[in-house]
Amino acid sequence: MPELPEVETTRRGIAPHIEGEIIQNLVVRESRLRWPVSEGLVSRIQGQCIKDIYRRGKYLVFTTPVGSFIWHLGMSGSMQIVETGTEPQKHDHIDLVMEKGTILRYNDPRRFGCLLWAGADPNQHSLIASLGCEPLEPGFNGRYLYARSRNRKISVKSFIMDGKVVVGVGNIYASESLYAAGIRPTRAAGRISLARYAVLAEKISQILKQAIRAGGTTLSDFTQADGRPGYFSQVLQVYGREAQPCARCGCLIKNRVIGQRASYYCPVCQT
DNA sequence: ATGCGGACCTGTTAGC
DNA sequence: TGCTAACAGGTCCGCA
Repeated sequence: MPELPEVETTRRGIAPHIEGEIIQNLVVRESRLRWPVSEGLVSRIQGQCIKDIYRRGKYLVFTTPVGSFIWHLGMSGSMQIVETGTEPQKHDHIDLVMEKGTILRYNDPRRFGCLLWAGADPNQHSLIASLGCEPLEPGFNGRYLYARSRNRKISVKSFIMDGKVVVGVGNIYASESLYAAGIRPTRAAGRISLARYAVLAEKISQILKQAIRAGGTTLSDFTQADGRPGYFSQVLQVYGREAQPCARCGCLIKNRVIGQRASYYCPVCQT
């Protein structure tokens, strides 16, 4: 479910309720996420103040004076702020209970997410340490993509979805960015010019920013922290639009599987 | 090192 | 209407 805009939307939604507050408890109703939620985590963070919540790729990093923990939403995870006494629903696996009574509630039907202790320096954590460039930070540009892609034979779509290259670009925004840049998703990453990568990098950050402004993309079940859906789904040009006309040329959008993921593109506008 | 397929889960939808 | 198969926003791991 959540790609970078959805994670960032989640962060912005929860931060005002959580930052600067003291953790009273962590209630784990289901610990079997992608990796088991460690039993020691509760005692580690109980009574600690959350100094800051920031995003690295699709990870949310919660900072406390004694160390940090990282939280990933996986494919189907979402977070909501609820008041004490709100009855947990199905798949509401974890509550982060704050002393002032606010609860950060984590729901994740498929349990592909994770909640892990990351110690004093989260950048040292193996899941974070190997991550590539942030697409909304200055180091991300056409030259970077060009340099990283030399001699790579994978498709450009798989390339920009590789978190070791650039973080946060998931299946929806990969299709959308390549459409906006006019690049065929099947094209080999190593055979794309610097000029085209400059356009692609620009489109990626532009589309991600636009999606954040819209509160992310809701396909079926993503919700912002206040329960509202994301509105970027209304703006999608190709994702999920197989056999519908391309907005630019009118010819029909195709869907081909690349790297085991559905990939949408216009056979005329993207070369 | 790179690229590929499989794996982890549940829920929803499409097709017979 | 009911059963079954395919598919879904992520990404790590093991193998060639």
